[in-house]
Amino acid sequence: MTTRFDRLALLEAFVRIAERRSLSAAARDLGTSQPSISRQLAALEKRLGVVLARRTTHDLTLTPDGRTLLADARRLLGEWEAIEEQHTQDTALRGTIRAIAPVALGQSLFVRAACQFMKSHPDVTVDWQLRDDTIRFAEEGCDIWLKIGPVPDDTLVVRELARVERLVVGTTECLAAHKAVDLEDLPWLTLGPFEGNRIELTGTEGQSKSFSVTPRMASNNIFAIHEAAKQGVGVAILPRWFISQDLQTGALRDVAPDWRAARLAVNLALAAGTRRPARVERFCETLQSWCETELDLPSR
Amino acid sequence: MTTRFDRLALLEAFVRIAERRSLSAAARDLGTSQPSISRQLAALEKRLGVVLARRTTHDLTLTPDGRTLLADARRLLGEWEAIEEQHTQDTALRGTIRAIAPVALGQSLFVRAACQFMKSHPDVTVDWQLRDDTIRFAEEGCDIWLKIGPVPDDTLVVRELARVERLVVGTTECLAAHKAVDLEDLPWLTLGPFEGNRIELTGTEGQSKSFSVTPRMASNNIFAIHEAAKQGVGVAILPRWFISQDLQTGALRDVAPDWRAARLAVNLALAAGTRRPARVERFCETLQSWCETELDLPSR
DNA sequence: AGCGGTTACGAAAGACGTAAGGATG
DNA sequence: CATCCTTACGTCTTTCGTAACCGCT
Repeated sequence: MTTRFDRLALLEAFVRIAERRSLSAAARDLGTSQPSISRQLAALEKRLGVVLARRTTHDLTLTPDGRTLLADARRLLGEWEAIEEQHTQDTALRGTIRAIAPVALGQSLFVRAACQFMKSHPDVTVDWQLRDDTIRFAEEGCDIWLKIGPVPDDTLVVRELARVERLVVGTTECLAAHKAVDLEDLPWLTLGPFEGNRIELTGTEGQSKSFSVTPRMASNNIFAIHEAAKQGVGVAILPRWFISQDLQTGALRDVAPDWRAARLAVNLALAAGTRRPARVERFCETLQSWCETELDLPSR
Repeated sequence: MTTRFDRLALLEAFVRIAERRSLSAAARDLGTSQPSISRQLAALEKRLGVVLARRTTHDLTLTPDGRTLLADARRLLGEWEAIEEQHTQDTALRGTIRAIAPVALGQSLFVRAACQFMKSHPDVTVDWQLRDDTIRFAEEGCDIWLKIGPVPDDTLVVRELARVERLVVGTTECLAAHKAVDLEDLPWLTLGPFEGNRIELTGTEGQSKSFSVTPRMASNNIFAIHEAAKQGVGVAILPRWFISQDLQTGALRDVAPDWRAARLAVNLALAAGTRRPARVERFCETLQSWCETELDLPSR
């Protein structure tokens, strides 16, 4: 039997191959020759008795076996790394953190938390992908997934970072122009993913009200809605962190101080594993404490 | 740099060394030479930059670093094994399951479940240790810990297997000899770990009663108490599974049909990990389903 | 024709076992 | 002094890179 390969090295090679969808690219990444990578993949396949990747000359795709192994391999390698880190004196964090965050939160708010983290840890690289779709975590190869609302994947560990307050805002001019008694008679600007065309509000005493509107503008982009609100074309439900500046300057005002939209949970999802690399754990902690101070949440 | 060792092999060697407290013994176990093991341990220590074991000529003890690594190493190796198993066609289980169970349950009842499992899986070896003390799971190197009552270790995953019914039993003669109106006036035989000298009972309608007794016999051994009860020297609280035979033959009778002692939970504890070797998972399943059928629990 | 993966081959590196050295109870 | 761990040394296995080969776009 011809296999004294380091089994973890085999997994590392495999993960790289899967990520690059290429043996030669993986070889370049890992600083070795392409035949070497080819042999390692062959050895892993032989060891498991399974074909992991189907390779043609110009394409390499994982088999179903390969896809399931990929998630396991990433987790196992992460745990090994955590073990190695724990016992090494060197406390400086290093390596890459791969995070996926919602566009709106990720480009303005959370990116600051990420930068704060990076300042403390110069050897850490952050891969900061902003996407709003529902990801298949296991296939992404990311460490952290920030998501607004529930996380539809029960293989993940979820930590709630915050529940953001959302309020109805508009310009003074807009309100003056529409001397509406009821909220529902105002022109509405709606954010697709969260409201649709139905507005649901909760009063300060817990009573609730809900009504349908025909929005003046509907969008899936919070910045567009925000801009429209500031232009005075209507009122919108926006998170407090997003418009707190505008409330202070008076550019926007709280249209219905007695009513609030449901708080939106901001969740942090991680692959379930016993132990993670320190950089990942610490990054999560940074996000959490940063949320506590910067999002200054009232108790839910 | 002189280290192209298989990192998992290094961990395997380390675990064996820790278990045998000896390099030479570990070498024998692993079918290699003792210098080889010595080198592997040295390589692991060098890699982690930590001394894992303090060795004198006639003794080898783990350092604190070594002890923490031991638990991690076992878990990681188990997960690797699970990965390897999952992708191999061969579905036959093999390897060793190390279980620790309470003496009373383990020597009579659960050992039958273990045997049933072994019959289905001829290549599995079971290390069946019966102990009643509270173990330090991480240091034992066992896969499964069966425990009566709560598991005082929050690093473990706990699954409740059963909640056993306990009733007050004695011989007809014993009852006739003591024409006591109240239970507390009977001669009591108490099982140290569970009762002390205070008897707590719950009635069929949920009412509770509790009283102190001066036991005729106190013991930490259920067989001794059982024997004493059958000899008619007193009444005792015993689990139904333990005395159901005696109830049928009439050797013992239910002294207080309207009163029951609190049910005792039988728990199964496992090291927290994402994935375990199939033999362990399947063994747990066997124990669980076996409890359901053989302990025929009424709903709690 | 060029890029990518596999196989062949020579070379080098590293791990293994045997044997010697050293320490401890 | 016997046992156990470490270090030294020679052998041998195994992997590595280069190069040739093959297949697809």
